[in-house]
Amino acid sequence: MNQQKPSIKQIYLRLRRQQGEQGWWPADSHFEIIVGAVLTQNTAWTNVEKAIQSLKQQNLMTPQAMIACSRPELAKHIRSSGTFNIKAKRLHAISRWYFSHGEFSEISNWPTAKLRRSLLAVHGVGAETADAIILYVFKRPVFVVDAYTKRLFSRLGFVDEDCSYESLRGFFESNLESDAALFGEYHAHIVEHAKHVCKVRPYCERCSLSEYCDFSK
DNA sequence: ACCCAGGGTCATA
DNA sequence: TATGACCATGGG
Repeated sequence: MNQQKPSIKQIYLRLRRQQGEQGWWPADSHFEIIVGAVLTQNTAWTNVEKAIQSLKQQNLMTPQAMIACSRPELAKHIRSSGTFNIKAKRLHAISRWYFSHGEFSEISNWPTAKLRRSLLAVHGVGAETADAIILYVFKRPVFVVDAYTKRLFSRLGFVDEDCSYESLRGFFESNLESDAALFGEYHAHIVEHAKHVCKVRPYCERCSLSEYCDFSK
């Protein structure tokens, strides 16, 4: 370590100063965020954007329209996002879930625990996708953790490199004020930061957090 | 040509 | 419960 260990909040402030406001999640509707969360699974966002544009152009960006669209037809329009047969099935599942529970106005009344349980029961929705929807659609203070978050913060010496998703999520939620807007921007900054770092390691000499890193690892 | 991206499911041991 | 195969496009 080249200097005293910073707080979790200080790292956030540094990223925000360097990268500016992120404004996540970019979308025109709640449902579009849900669709994007599924389409971006293991997929670069640039490829997801094309699929979202295609869906809008075909007037498929509503749960009703998506349910009515056949799986092969749906797959055709999300081709650019990769794994399209799998994702077409997942979009049908999440569309049925969203529509059958009364969409945003009804679901937004649910307590967070019920919302999370319900989402995790939907085919194609795992912990990260569920939390992204809970945070960016329903504005609950749940911290979204991804693979890069784990690599970065274990390199920074805050957590063990093989800690669980839940423990890492708990780490952020207990070391920051419980604020959905803050959590949303923080996760966005971590993802954005990953793009400017060399691919084989979560930091390098040009990394804006390099002075905090433990290069002995 | 290879590796990865804003993961999750399913089969196997 | 813990790995591994699989999905599949587009950019580096």
